[in-house]
Amino acid sequence: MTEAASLPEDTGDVRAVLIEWYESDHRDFPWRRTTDPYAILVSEVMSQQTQLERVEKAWTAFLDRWPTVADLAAAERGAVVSFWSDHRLGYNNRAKYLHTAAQQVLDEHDGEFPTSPTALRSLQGVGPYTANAVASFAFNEGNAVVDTNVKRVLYRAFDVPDSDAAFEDTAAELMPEGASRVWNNAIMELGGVACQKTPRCDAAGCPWREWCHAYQTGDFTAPDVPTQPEFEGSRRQMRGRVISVLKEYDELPLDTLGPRVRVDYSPDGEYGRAWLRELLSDLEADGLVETDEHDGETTAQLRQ
DNA sequence: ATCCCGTCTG
DNA sequence: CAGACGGGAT
Repeated sequence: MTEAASLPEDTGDVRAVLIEWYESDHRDFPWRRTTDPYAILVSEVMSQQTQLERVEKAWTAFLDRWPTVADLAAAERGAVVSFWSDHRLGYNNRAKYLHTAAQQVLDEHDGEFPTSPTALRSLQGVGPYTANAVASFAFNEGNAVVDTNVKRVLYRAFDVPDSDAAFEDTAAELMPEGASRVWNNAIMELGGVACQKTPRCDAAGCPWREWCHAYQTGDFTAPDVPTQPEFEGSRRQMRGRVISVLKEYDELPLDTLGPRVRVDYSPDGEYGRAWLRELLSDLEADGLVETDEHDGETTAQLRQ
């Protein structure tokens, strides 16, 4: 536990000022006004790789369409994936996970959401972060969340070494007992509006300036985040286009689908049937797409 | 052109 | 543990 030693002596003050800072003013996202675990799970899954400002409209529309976990469980998967694509939420697998998770709640938990991080973790698409987020925001029963916001804050403020174990230990040490709801909201809000990649310490009135190692040294280095390969022209972009095209049709022959995915599609060319079949077989393995044979012709559609 | 960033699969 | 996974904002 050498990591905890890097925390200031007056941990009580550190905790109190952050909670005070959060409660006095924070972004008013609609999911911060509910304790419905289903609604919170939807917001967390949407937020996993999508900016919060873009999530807001999609979240409202999603809950309007499937207001309860039972409604979502009863939906067809294709409808959920179509919704995801319509709202440009990316990562279509997450729509599938959410749908599966809803069915798990119905089938394995009698329609009642699990309340502990450990039990939540068994739901599809729910990893350590999301399990603690839902347990915290719905039930105030979570452990300290560790996402990249939290890592950046701890790394800068308390000089915590860039290792997952150190971040987890320090985050746990710092969280006030029985206050996971407000605490996890507050520390992620700090990372989101003050301790961003480009810090806004004074502008955001960061309550930790008097303790902050980075603020005192001027070294605002943050833990490395791996950079992504280019998106334009990527396989991910083509997967997204396949879903986007298929959601508009019941069923489409390969040579009709192909040109709508890429303009340079030609059946026997470099980007032709062989290329498209390979792409579709991955989407099929992911459970997002189905292919069929009719009179020797291959067709594709969203999996229901 | 670069940023955003948690979970699953192999 | 490494690599795959969307697409808008800036």
